Amino acid sequence: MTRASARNVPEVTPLWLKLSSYLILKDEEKDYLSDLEKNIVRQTARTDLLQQGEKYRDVRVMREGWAIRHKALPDGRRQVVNFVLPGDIIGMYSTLFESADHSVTTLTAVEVACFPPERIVELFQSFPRLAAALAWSGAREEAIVAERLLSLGRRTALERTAHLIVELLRRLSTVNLVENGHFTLPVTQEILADALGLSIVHINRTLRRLRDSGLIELNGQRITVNDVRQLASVGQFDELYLHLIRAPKRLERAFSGDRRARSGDDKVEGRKM
Amino acid sequence: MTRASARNVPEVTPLWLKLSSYLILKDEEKDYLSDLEKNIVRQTARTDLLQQGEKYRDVRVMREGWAIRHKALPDGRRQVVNFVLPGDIIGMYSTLFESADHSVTTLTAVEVACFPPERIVELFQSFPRLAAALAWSGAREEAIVAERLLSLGRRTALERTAHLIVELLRRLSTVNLVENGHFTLPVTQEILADALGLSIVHINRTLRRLRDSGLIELNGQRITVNDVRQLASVGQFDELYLHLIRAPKRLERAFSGDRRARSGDDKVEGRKM
DNA sequence: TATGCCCTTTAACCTATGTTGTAGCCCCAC
DNA sequence: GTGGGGCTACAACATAGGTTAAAGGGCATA
Repeated sequence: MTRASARNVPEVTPLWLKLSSYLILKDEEKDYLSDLEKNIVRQTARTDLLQQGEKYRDVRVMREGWAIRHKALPDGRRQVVNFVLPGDIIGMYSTLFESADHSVTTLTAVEVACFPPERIVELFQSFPRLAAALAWSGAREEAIVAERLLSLGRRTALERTAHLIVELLRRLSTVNLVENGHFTLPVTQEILADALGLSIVHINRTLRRLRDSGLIELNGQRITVNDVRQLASVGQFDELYLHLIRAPKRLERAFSGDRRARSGDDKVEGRKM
Repeated sequence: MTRASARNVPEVTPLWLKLSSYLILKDEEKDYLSDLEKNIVRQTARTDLLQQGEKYRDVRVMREGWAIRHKALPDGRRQVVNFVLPGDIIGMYSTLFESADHSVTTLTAVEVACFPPERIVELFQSFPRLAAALAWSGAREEAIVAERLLSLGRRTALERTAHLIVELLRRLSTVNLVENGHFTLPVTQEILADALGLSIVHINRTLRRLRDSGLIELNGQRITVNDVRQLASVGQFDELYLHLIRAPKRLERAFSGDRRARSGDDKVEGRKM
């Protein structure tokens, strides 16, 4: 609760880091972000941060720990939509949407910052660069969900599983949570099954195949990827969708007014299939 | 090309309508939107508006017609991520992302407006309310993709198909493209299959079951839904995720400075599972 | 009127994945 | 330590959905 520091030395948080890959943050922007995160709350594992169907509450920023975003059918079948990692925002659109169409549940103990949804509006009004960076990071999240859709629709169980492992590896390594090819996966096989649209038994079979082929090792929650390249090739993994190549400078330039002609006569393209 | 009208009488476009459900647009915002859409281009059916892997080009606004957003694996397997309908934006994040992780292909002849990506940055700087409305409509699109993920992961072929038909019915009726329960579906069974993660043969079987049970009728591209309630119940359709209940007034209020206390002492919640 | 292409339809067969059931392990509570 | 709950593991069997193949309809072009 007292961890947020005074304005003169803003703390570097995961959100801060994430937005930095889109923008070179100005001092007042850093101050604003650190102010947003000043109300810090801890929650234990297996707690709902948001429940499908309820009215939206505060906006939350994940600072530490893992959670899942998931949706359920009335009869209990469940789909994990995405993993929520440090720096991710929960319920950013609370101001506008009536009620939540998904739940968010912690997998580990977590530390989140809470603030009222009105502050997002404030942010759009007063910090357009931050607003753009947030909107962009939201778009990146959508890209991840779309890629998972491709997995569920068109990849086999083995491919899907390999793909997810590589995805998590890549996402976690951008926040320095991977060391020597191994990382902590605080996830039961049931959750993996729900993320990949498989049964728990089949996820078990599939992990076994991956272990037998020597591509990965599993010890409790520790997963070791022995051969990323080959695992990526099994999963037909193409990291384009993670949009890891970011261009803070390009956005900087755009924001500093170096704008091209606003003429309406852009070239016309579009080619036949 | 000459259809965009002069500033004094801005044309009501689908984008305009869509944003109006989030905001009560001011005159200068209407003018700006109409200026954005002044460069209008037509394309025939089966043309790519964007190709996976290529550098992003212009931002486009769909004004008329249908398209699909889809992703493909190297071996040709393909997944349709979403249907692009009038008012939707294509490539909104061109400024930041290096290259496209999906393709967009027209299904019918379309009319789109094109503008350079820099204008999105301009919009964030000068029209924060429009920026917020756009960001929110992007979030709604993500919600649709997440719901489709639930379908592919956890619904049976019959449920998925019923669900998609009801979804399209609801989305199209908000833009007055449904009449008496029937609408035009400019889509081959192959595309349906790619949207639902099924084989073309199985989509055919499934449509047959829906027709045999009397829930729908198909004549060419005309689909008639005879019993929406029952179809919705087959598909376990809950329209929460479409976020059709919008609250322009709530957003208006937030933007006009009627903001609550910014104190940091929001209630702490979170309940055990 | 004929030709061909694209799309739909159906049948027969196949396989990836789901289901059910049982067992063992580990860890925590008592 | 003992019991129980949650998780992993794996075998045996069931089935939804995939694959292959072939025929037929509609529509444009010649």
